[in-house]
Amino acid sequence: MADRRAGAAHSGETLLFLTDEQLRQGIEAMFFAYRGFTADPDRILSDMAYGRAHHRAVHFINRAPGTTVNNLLNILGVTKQSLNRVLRTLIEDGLVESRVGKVDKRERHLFLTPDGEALEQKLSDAQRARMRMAFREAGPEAVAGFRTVLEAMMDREMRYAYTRLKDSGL
Amino acid sequence: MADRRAGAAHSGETLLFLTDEQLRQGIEAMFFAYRGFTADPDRILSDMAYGRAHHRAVHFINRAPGTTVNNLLNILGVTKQSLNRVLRTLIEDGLVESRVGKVDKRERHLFLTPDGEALEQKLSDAQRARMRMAFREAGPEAVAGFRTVLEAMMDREMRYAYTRLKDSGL
DNA sequence: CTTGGAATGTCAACAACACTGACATAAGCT
DNA sequence: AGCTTATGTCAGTGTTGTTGACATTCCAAG
Repeated sequence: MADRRAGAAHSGETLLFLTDEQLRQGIEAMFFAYRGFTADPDRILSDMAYGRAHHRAVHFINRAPGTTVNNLLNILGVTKQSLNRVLRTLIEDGLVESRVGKVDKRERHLFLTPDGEALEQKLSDAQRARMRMAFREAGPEAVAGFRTVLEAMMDREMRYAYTRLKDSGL
Repeated sequence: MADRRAGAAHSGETLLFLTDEQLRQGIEAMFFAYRGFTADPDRILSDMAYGRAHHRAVHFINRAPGTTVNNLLNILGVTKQSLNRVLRTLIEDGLVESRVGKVDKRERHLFLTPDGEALEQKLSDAQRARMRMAFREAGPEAVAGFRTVLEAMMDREMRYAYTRLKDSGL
């Protein structure tokens, strides 16, 4: 049973047997790694009144300044009530600015204030430091594979959002 | 700024520049991929009165039958109160059996009942199906890289738990 | 044998983050 | 004018996590 072949794939000269065991290792690796991935920002945020949701909002506003609430909603994949709670506190605390749209006045365009940028930097630095260590330790070929597999694991809409962000950022 | 070199690594003929931009792409890939990773089991669980925490408990009990509560606590990285709430409902619902230890009667050894195994199968099948698709699509070399990077991203204790599970399962 | 500590379980309170449903407002579109 | 879209808000609920306090059981060391 431990050696049941659940699938196989060809690639050049190598044969990969996708046994349940190998898939399970991938699943567990994903679980443990994600904990590490969020650990550093979580530590920083726990000192403030903020959580992971604030981090995500700040990250993507920094990534795409002037983004609308609706756009952010699609990227984050949460309800507007959930996002709004987070945005409200960030705006109240002067980390995010919400400007009424010029062409469409219903829309709110979101920007980080200097304070918001400072927080984003602090959080990103911590998360990037770990990512950098992992990338260095693993090497460039592993990094390429890492990204290939992650992309293949995304839902279609997520992959679209991801590549759109990726290409805009270049 | 977009091309600031935050680090570089050699590997054969390839040069990888760890720019902030590349690291950010890795971060976003991780974020979006994890959503896909948990999406299928979450859908199944939302119909029941269970959540992701139940999935994790059931997964690791299945992975290491007879594990103690304390051991599970270390793997999952939550408080005993949090785990206990989850375990209690699973035991009440007849999915998990808790047996008093023979050598140390303070310890409780956890096992899945047939019903518990059925749920585990259902959840694992969904999650493995996605992992299998991603692995197939990405190819064996990418899979190796994927795992290498994930391992490098774990905290030390998590890496230990991961390799222990990995080696025991072979 | 007594005492200390470890493993476990339980109760209560609370916070973060998600959800649904309902409703309000303003603005754009036909 | 009427429908739709974008946003915000209120109220309620659920899952998952936290702390703190306390009880029980049992091993092990003095």
